[in-house]
Amino acid sequence: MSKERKKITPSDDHCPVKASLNILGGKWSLIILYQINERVIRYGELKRAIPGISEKMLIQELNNLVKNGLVNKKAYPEIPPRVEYTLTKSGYKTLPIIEALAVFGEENLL
Amino acid sequence: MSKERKKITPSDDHCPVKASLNILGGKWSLIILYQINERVIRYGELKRAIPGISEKMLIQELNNLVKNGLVNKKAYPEIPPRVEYTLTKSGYKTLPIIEALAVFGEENLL
DNA sequence: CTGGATCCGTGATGATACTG
DNA sequence: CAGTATCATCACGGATCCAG
Repeated sequence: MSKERKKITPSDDHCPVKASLNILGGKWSLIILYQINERVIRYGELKRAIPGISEKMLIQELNNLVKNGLVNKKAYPEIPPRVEYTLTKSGYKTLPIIEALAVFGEENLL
Repeated sequence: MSKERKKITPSDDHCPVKASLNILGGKWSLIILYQINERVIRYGELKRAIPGISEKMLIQELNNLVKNGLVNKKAYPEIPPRVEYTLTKSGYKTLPIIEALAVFGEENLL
């Protein structure tokens, strides 16, 4: 437990860019947010939607995102289990970042 | 040499977000671009402007950015040496990404 | 189906000394 | 001043097994 993601340099304090990067800077965070986007999506779907990600990373990043209030997790006490993920209000605020990344990628890399 | 940054998953192909992340996803790339911004800045200034970065990472990331056409490097054959870095036209296109990150950080993390 | 836990390799990052 | 080289480290991320 408490496998926090933050360690980074001693002074990420006053720089909002760094602060954001601390949460969104991983290899998968933004991709996951990008895939969830405006929909209600289940764990299995998400996994299929992101080729190449391992279950561990998917769960780990999802937990981080939930912990940071960007993603909402709703588990139904059923058999078999069903868990749905959606973006929170804060999570939606990351979409401009992702869109900017997408625009940049299309203009310069494809 | 040829210390490419790309490896990532086998299919970063069609996803512009991933493609961008391949170049900008490092720990320092966006911070560096953020600091260069609209100015003409020298190596030493840049180093001072980014507390916590090691010389190795600064040079390495700068080289990557130059290689990817986001940063322009101009070296003057003087003693002592003087090297100036500026954003290229493509580099400027990353500023919206950074601004989005800054906005998000200010709204949600500070 | 969801997802927690552990083991482990590798790349990414850091500190420092050195060179032109 | 700018950049390189080397070495040590550690977190990231992947595989696999286990559990509700």
